Amino acid sequence: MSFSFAVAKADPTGARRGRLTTPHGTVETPFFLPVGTQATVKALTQEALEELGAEIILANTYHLYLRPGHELVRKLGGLHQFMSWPRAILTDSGGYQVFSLSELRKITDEGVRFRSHLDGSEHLLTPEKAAEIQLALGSDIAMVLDECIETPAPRDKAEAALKRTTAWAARARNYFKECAARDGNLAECQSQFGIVQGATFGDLRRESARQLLDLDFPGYAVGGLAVGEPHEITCEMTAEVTALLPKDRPRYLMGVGRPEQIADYVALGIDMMDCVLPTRAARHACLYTSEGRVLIKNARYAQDQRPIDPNCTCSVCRRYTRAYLRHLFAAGELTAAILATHHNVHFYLDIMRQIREAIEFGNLANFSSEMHARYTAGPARAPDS
RNA sequence: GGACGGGUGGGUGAGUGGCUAAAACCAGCAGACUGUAAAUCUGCCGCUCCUUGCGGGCUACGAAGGUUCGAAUCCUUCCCCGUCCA
Repeated sequence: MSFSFAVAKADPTGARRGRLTTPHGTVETPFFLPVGTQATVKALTQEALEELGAEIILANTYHLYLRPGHELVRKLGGLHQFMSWPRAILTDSGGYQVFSLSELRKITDEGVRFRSHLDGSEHLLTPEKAAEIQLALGSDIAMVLDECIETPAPRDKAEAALKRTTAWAARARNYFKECAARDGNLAECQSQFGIVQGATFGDLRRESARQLLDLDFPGYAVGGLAVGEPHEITCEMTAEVTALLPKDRPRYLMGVGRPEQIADYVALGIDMMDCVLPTRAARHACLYTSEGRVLIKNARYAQDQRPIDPNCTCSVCRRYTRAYLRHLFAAGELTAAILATHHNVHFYLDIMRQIREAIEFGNLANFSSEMHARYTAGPARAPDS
């Protein structure tokens, strides 16, 4: 994997415009990863993802380990072949499940003991195991196992999670390097990223970043944010970290964000982001448009003959009306999720295209304030006409 | 003509003397969703008034009477619906 700047520092913010080259194609940065936890972006086929221009997607170590099992995927030729996705894949480590499945797991220094949400069976996920699974999956980018905690969190808890995350990162790095030493091609096939933790404490964030820098990862992520804290805090913590990260390596802010927040993160020097919001909100009838959010189930759209977003060029907006989408949701039809997801993912990927362009023209700040204006705080809502 | 069973809020359907403006589910209305245990979850859902409160008033469990301090619940008559017998 290699990372380079296509256009260096044309934008007065800290935004970077670059290019990430992976074994499965080049990804223009900054970019957004649609989330495909279980080797599928819910409601989208790989054909649709290609049509939408997705250059990379995210899949999940924990979920694919439980089902269908990483050994099976390895046997079937790796995740790319298994799911017939020729472009890049990043796999999350299962660190987020440490957070989201908190009732089903126990953390020790050794690793995380999960009780499977599928059949109740017990599994131990260690930093080494998470790395091993991701090697079996054959993703282009693998994340280290980290301990993601809620925010706000008490300082002692944040310190403990940070300490453990660093220790785990070191073990994952060692494991990866040992494997790479045995298999000369491995380092060409997969890149392992470290994850900065530290909750909402600036000094802990900096400490975490410094510790990870010593481990020399080809890319760095900022984790444990956008899990409850205000957007300003997310930005503050991100800024603390990006200030310390090497400029020649990609920075990944995990799990963000809302449409109007994305440009802010990019302005702070973030190159990559992922979020379930466009896909999940779509399934829940929340559509993102250039004019704000459209809650398409609302009665006001029953006779609305306009497309979801008059300014959108996606195949759904070119063909279907709001009235039809609303009907599909009301009727509980699967097609509702398919069309809505297609549109929302298009919207996010289009935001990224606009952001990349804005960086090149040096006006990302304008783009950002426009987005915030359209998506004002509170229950945002698109105008009626 | 007779014997049973049944008629409950927009729908299905609990409830068989007070804790019932009436369970639950559906429909309807609105909202949430940030490295996905999510095609999920939450709130509202008879009308009305205000000092918006575990507040007041009114109306409501086929209809009309009655028993009772109190009835969707018990009694009487009537009207419908279903099954069976003639």
